Amino acid sequence: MSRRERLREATRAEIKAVARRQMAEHGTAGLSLNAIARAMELVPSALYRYYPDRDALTTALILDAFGDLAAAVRAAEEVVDRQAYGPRLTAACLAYRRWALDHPVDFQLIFGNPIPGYVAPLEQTGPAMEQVFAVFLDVLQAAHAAGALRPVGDYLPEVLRAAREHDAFGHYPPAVLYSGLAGWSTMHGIVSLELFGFLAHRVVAGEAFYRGRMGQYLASMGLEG
Amino acid sequence: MSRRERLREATRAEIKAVARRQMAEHGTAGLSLNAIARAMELVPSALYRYYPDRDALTTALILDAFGDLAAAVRAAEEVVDRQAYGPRLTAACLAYRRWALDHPVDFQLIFGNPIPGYVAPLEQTGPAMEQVFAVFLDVLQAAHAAGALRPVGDYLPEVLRAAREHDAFGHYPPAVLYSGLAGWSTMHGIVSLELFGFLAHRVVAGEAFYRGRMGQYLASMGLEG
DNA sequence: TGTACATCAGTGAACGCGCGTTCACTGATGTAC
DNA sequence: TGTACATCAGTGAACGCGCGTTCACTGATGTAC
Repeated sequence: MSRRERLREATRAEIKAVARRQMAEHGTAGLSLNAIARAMELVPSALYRYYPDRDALTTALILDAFGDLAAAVRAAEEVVDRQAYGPRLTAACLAYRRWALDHPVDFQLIFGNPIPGYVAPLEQTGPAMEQVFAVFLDVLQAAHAAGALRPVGDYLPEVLRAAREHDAFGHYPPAVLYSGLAGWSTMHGIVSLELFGFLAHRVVAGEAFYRGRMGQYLASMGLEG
Repeated sequence: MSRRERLREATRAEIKAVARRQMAEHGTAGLSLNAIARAMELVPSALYRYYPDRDALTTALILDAFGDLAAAVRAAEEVVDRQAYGPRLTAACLAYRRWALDHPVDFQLIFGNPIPGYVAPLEQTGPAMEQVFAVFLDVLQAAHAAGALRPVGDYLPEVLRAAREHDAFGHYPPAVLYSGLAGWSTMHGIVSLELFGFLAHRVVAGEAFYRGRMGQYLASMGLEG
């Protein structure tokens, strides 16, 4: 990578960093090229050297956030004993919540519908999201293969689209996919309510509540945290 | 109510209706007084007769949405045999999802963080939200009083803020409040993911998945749907 | 090592747009006598 | 029932603002010979 290319990359990274800082202050919808340029002491048009338009920058931020979240969850799960499926899942779930609380704006950017005119390019954001979900599915798959996963009802294939070829997770058994969706939606519900302040008035110890719910989730699959 | 007052109310209602239509088309952040005026063939400043500013209109829409949701959930639950706690909860849960799918924009307005500069006046939106939650808590409370609710761990008081006097739900037993939060977050997680399209690629029958999850939730409390 | 040229980061001015909000006003509707 | 006055819905013009994006440009950095 040439010197020029390195500088270019550095500027691209700085633009994203400033954008994130700006969203943290003014909300995800407050992302503005003009404001970013101002903060970087640049003229607005200079940014067009780095991103063709505002939506491209938004997409870059989304991909970064998914990647960051996936890495955080993966890293937390990887240090746990491979055979301890329950603890591996627990570690992943806790990391998911931790990341959301530490990066509320990125979480909202990813899972909300924030930017006015922006429509996410699914062919890019889809795979980015799947790499997060894949961490959980991988652990569940390992547990399933080891016979450690309590079987769920056999109505599942009718509910799930897993068997279809064009689905990224088509090769996972229905029980794994179902358990994954159940877990993900449980996490997502709690974390969303927590982030948007709907839980704050009711729950003193958010983490204890979250741990308790995750424990129930694991127990429902016959696993222990 | 005088003729003038009636007309005034009708116009206020029309403004809100147009606003909702506009949000449905351009997203919650696309709410614009100018655009509303245009659609009503009015001059923008005319709207200031009815709402002091844009935020007031937003708040009115939020209060309406909460009220509408609460009414829908309450209505679904009320027609069920009073002693059938499980079916009452099931009816309420299904109505919650139904309403969300039928009113995606209102759901996002309420549970997302959509409008750029807008900060919700909690002293108004708080009680509005609580009237939704109260439906579920009332059913759980009835089940609890009848001894039909399987007791949960006694670590709960440490986790919940229920006992505090200034909490709207302080008079509910911790077990009821905990079960309510567990159920609400479970519903919210699934419905959110569904609405934002994250489930669409994996789940064929959203309702079947939802029913399955709600069934597990009820079973965890010792209830049957 | 030195020169000629190409690349490309950043400038500066300008554009059209839609926004929320203000203000003084007109004219229709309602009220008091 | 008729007149004088008050209320108030809606008008019309204007404001300042920040936005995304374009375009022709300058001048520094890098490349080829």
